[in-house]
Amino acid sequence: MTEVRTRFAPSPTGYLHIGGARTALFSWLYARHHGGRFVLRIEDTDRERSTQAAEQAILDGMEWLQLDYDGGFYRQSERFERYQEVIQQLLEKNQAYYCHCSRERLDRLREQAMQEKRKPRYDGHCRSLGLGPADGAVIRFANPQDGEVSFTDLTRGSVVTQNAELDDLVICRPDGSPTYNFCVVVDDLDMRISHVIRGDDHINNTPRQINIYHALEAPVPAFGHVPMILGKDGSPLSKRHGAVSVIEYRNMGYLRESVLNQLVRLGWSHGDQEIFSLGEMIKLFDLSGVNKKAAVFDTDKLDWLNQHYLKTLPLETVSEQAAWHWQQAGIDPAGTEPVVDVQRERIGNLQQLVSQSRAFFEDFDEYDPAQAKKHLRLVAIPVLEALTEQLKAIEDWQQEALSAAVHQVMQQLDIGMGKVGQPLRVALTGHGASPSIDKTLLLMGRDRSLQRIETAIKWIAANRQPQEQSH
RNA sequence: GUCCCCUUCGUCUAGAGGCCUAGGACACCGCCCUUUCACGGCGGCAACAGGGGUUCGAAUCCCCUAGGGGACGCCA
Repeated sequence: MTEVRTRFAPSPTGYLHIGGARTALFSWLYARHHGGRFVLRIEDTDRERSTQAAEQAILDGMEWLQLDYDGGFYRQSERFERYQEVIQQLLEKNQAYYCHCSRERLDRLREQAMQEKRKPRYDGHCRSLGLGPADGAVIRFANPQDGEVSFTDLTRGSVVTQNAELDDLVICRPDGSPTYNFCVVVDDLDMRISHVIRGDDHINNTPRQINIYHALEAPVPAFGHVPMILGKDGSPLSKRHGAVSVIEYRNMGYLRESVLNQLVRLGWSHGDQEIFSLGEMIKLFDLSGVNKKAAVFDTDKLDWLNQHYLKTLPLETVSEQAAWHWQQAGIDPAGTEPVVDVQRERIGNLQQLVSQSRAFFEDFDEYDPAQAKKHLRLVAIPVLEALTEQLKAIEDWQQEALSAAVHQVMQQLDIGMGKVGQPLRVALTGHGASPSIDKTLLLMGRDRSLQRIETAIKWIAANRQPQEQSH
């Protein structure tokens, strides 16, 4: 039994998008499940469209998801010599040939085929002409002209293609650069890939590639084509669906565990189980459980997963991922852990964590208008004054004492929690949502709490007219 | 246009001939809980694309139709 080796082979023409990430995840899981290796290969033979920035973005995405690859990564652009070598071999064996056909002729051919309701194919004009190199000449692979190619796809089962459906594809451009379908074969061969796991948009390329393997007299790897991921409206995922880059999900405040869990459940399942730790995924993942149908990426479920993981992951795991968000907001992550611990129960993502917790770390300029209108009224002044008195008396700033102080004020003024807690909350945080009031006081600290209450009293006095009090 | 593929609640899916009056999850709608916002608990709504077969019996097997997707590049 040979070692399991899978790979992820993105082209650096954009970011690591959701669909690519899911394919990478499946490929990675398959390797890890079998104790094999996972190879990353950057497919940048098209130098016009490949960029350094895109390559970095893909690497960043992989890193964020923690999909680690074994032994660095390959770039096709660094392997051109090797491709040339193999092309020469094919040329010598007459399994490839120079083609001098002009673009114009090719266009005409295609047009004509469409008109005659045939599938456009190259007609093999130069195949037996024995032409040599020339300006503008390409090299084509001499595909078998009859018979059929078949393979057993790990997710779809048997796939059979008539060679008559295929044509002689270009494997080398006039400038000497090799093309995709050819490079993939050479690479997968050289890198000893045992299982090619990729998006099913490649399923039609597979028979062509198998023919190249045959021409090279090389063993054919196993193939597993995984379905695509669609946007909300059922069309292929694109920019207009909002976030398509995996890193954008980090930016929006999702935990990597949530994104990974969401991705693994798209096209794969294990009975009714919804929550999978990375360890469980590795243990349970299997290509035979992969669906054939494209799946819609549903953000609602991702939100739910994120909430779940915020609450259940070890505090330091959440904190560690929150650090980036604190930094973005200009807040030093050091010392935020107690706040994270309390807030993670009630927020949906790390963006909310920061936006709802800023008041614990820095002053705010204004109150949320709706909350202020409702709770920072003249009637609140005596409440806030009573609270000041009670809170000042507290020596040990602990939750129990703080809770007692709030209740004391309620009794003293004979009013309910709503009339005490909410004005206090708005005074402390500037808005209406925060942990229970005693915890909010605790996290806020004595000095900051007393100072905020004082500020609120002054604000009410300055901004509220006496008549508003009558109702 | 040609070839290939896909089709279970709004969404992700379970289902591999009887266990299915089709199960779970998210979303949605009620009620309960509640010191704000959330969480949580309980309950509800909701699907086998359509039509033919095969079979004692079909969501599951076969055929046709419809819809969707992919490929058909000197892109990957």
